[in-house]
Amino acid sequence: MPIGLEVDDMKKLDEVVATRKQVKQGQMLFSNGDAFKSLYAIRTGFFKTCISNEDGREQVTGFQMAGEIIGLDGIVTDQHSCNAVALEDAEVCVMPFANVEELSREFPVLQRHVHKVMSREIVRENGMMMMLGNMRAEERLAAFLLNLVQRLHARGFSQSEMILRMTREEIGSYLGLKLETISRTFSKLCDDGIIEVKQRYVKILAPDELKKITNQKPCQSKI
Amino acid sequence: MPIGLEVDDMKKLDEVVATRKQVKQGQMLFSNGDAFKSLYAIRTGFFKTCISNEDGREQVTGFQMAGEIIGLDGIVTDQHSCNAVALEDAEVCVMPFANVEELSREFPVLQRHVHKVMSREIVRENGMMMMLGNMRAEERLAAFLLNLVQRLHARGFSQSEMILRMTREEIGSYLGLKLETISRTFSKLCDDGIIEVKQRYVKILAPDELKKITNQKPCQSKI
DNA sequence: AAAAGTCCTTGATATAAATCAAACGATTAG
DNA sequence: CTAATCGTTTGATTTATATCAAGGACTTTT
Repeated sequence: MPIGLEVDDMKKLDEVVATRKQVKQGQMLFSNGDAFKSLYAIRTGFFKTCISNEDGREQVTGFQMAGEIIGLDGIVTDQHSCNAVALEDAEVCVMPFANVEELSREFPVLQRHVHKVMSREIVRENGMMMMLGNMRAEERLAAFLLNLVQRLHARGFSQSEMILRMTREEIGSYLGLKLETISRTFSKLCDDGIIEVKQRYVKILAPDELKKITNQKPCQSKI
Repeated sequence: MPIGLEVDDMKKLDEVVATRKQVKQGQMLFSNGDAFKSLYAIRTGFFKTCISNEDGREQVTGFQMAGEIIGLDGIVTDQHSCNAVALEDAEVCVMPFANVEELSREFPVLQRHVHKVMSREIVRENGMMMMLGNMRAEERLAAFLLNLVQRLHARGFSQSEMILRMTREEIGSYLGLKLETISRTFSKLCDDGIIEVKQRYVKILAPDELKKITNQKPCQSKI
């Protein structure tokens, strides 16, 4: 994963991710209360993480795809505090945390990598607080779609089209909105000619308009 | 900080936190864009961290008090992505992150501690997402007050009384509400005899009632 | 002590999103 | 093939919170 290592070092690192695990769609990789043993690197598939409180309300805290790490929530108490559910058939690398820590002591580059992964998650959640605390429905959905398509594009997929892996309800939970609001907002963006939607298929027709909605500056193409 | 170390080891650890820094009320310890060099352990005083987006909207992402660590946001990009503002005169231990990483490699107990601090922040922010995404104003304020007084109590202060260090506007920003809503909700909790409020002074009269508010469904009965 | 500036409270009104409700399309089960 | 289920869309209505507005309570400055 991290670069800057010798071949021999790589072998050692490989050991930490030797075991793999299949997770069928709908199955939980781990759930609230489970003992924390390992971090998981997603190889293929798509996950959601969510927490629920005493009275049963659910909050989706993230959607994760290939290359991303889940399970960091378990470190602090040695128990997981959220559920990780596969939204499509998935395969993960199981990385026993004891091994991760041991090798981190040996390889500064791995240590740094682990720290960055955790810091990135903290910064992402800071952004989610801004989203949930300050943005209107349309802004939230626009930012969500742009983020999703950008991550997919970084993995070699289209930068304008995607198949959503989650329901309107799950999007709503993530964005602090109800499913009807998500549906209406999709329809509005469609009517405005900014996106095309057919069920789970979404095509971004006017990325700059979407960015404008999120108050991001459009990609600086100097023309 | 972490326990389980020999005396000699403690000396080494002391070196990492040798430098201290005073921050006057209203001053920034670090701000968005600053190069990330160090983590900061708060010795005395009270901070808020906040982010702002392109169009100037601000989101308070946390309030931190003695014993807590700030600056974790900077690790991922080597630049801070939020501002840390002292809400009262404060003193922090400056912990150069290079030293933290070096000593973490030497002392597994410190390594584990650092990981737990970061994981705790991730879990806290998960909880904030639940708060911002699912809870009503009264629930948010109740949870906020209970969290604050609990942390103060853990530091030897009263478990029922406190002096708020932040304005209604800052509480509102943190909770995704406007200052008027915070004010009204304080008044409502007062009228209900659950708390006593006089400006920044807050006394919790009925902690159980407050707890009840934090986990009651929006529409309880359908009759 | 008066003036000015913050911060806070409260009332009236507006509004974005939630809720309630119905129907429709796609998929799965019988 | 038909029924059932799940996810989605859309309309009508309600509601929680935002917004606008004014005045009050402290605090700091002059």
